[in-house]
Amino acid sequence: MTSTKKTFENLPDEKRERVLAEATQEFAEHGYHQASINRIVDRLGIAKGSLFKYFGNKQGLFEYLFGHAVAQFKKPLKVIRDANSDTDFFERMEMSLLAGVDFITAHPLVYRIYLKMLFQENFPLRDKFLSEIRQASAKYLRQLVNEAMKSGQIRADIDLEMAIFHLNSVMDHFLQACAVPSLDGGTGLFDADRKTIENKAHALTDFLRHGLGTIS
Amino acid sequence: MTSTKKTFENLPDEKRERVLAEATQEFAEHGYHQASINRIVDRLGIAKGSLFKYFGNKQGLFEYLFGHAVAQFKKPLKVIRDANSDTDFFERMEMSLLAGVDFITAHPLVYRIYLKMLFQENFPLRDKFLSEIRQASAKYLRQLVNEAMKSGQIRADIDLEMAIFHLNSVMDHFLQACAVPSLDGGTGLFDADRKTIENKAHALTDFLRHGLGTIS
DNA sequence: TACAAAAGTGACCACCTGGTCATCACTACT
DNA sequence: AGTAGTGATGACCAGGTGGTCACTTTTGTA
Repeated sequence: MTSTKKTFENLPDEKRERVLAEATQEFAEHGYHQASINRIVDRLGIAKGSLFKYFGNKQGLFEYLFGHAVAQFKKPLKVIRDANSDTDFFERMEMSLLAGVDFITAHPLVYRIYLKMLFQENFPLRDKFLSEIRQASAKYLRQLVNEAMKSGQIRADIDLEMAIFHLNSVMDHFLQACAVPSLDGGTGLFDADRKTIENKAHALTDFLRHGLGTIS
Repeated sequence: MTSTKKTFENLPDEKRERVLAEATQEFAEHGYHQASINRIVDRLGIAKGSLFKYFGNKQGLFEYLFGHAVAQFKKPLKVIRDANSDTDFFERMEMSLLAGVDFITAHPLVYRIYLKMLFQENFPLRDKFLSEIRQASAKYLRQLVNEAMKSGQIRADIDLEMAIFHLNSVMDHFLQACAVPSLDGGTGLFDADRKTIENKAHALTDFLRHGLGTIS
């Protein structure tokens, strides 16, 4: 048998989780190419051959690992979108922002990998994963903005795509500032407690509201 | 002599430029660690030893190369800031945005290196260069915002740091969308002609104005 | 032309990488 | 006890890396 994932699936839960955790750590620290299979197996205390039997090759390991994480990311989006469909648009934006913060707080390593992937064109599977992620979040935002325009909570004269882009920019940077110290730019967002983050998120959506809101 | 930059400085202009151009290309394509000295010298048609005599080591080459680029980036900021100090704040923001677009159009490879550096913590000299860049742009934005608050073009009740952060977010993402296809998100900014970009930039500052402007 | 200084060279080095595979250890079921 | 199947192992491989240095070639000058 050359390289089925069957073997890995049969492993005891505890070991499976340890393998994934250690590999995630390595990719988060070093990105894809600089990540070292040797270091991973050394830290795990298993033989190199085992890892290759589990996943076939380095890319297989990464695909398995990050694919699971993306699936986990997509779940909470739907929940927020489907629930609270009657609440204020800008409040929903604020909720989405905080949901994002919750995700990167729960999965900081996965988020670090995602950030590294953003601008590294030769990151394997980059196009597949990035388009999957951005398609999900764009679809999510588009529906919210559409509803808000129909219900008159947002100016009707604006360019829809630019509005989505604008919202995306602000949300992305907010999350990045929470996770990367050098990008927090004096806002005190990095590693802040929940209360502080909630305040800043509110300030930000206030900027958004009076820029996009009907009553201006 | 082990490793003075003297040798490189003495080279004829044409050769010096070719070396820097080829090295910039390599770093832009592959990032720092994946960039290969062997490929650079192969493309240049010179011996590996020469490059090490010029710059000492890989890091020396990168430092020389990117340091020059950063210096070039900082110049136009001052010009815009000092001139037009009487024109409307949001128009100046629009001008700054377009100046950014001009820079990444003139130096697309340098911008690609910068983007790769953003989230790659183990990029050599990352902290030095990033803090230098962000300090310059924050100082620039802070002065503009300060003046605009004093002259009453911006609401006085807003959090200064969050406002700067907000402006930074929007401008950063705008530039990224111009340069990276996967980040343009349906706006059609990537590789667009000047006219299109000017229109989108205007739409964006319009969002900013009615969010931050006095007359809201 | 002679000679010294500067610039250019590329074989060579130690090191690390992803990946392979023959072999071993353990279990389960006849 | 015999045997088939599963998982674990780590020495080994080819290839690429940044970096070195003894050597040759070119250049400027007296």
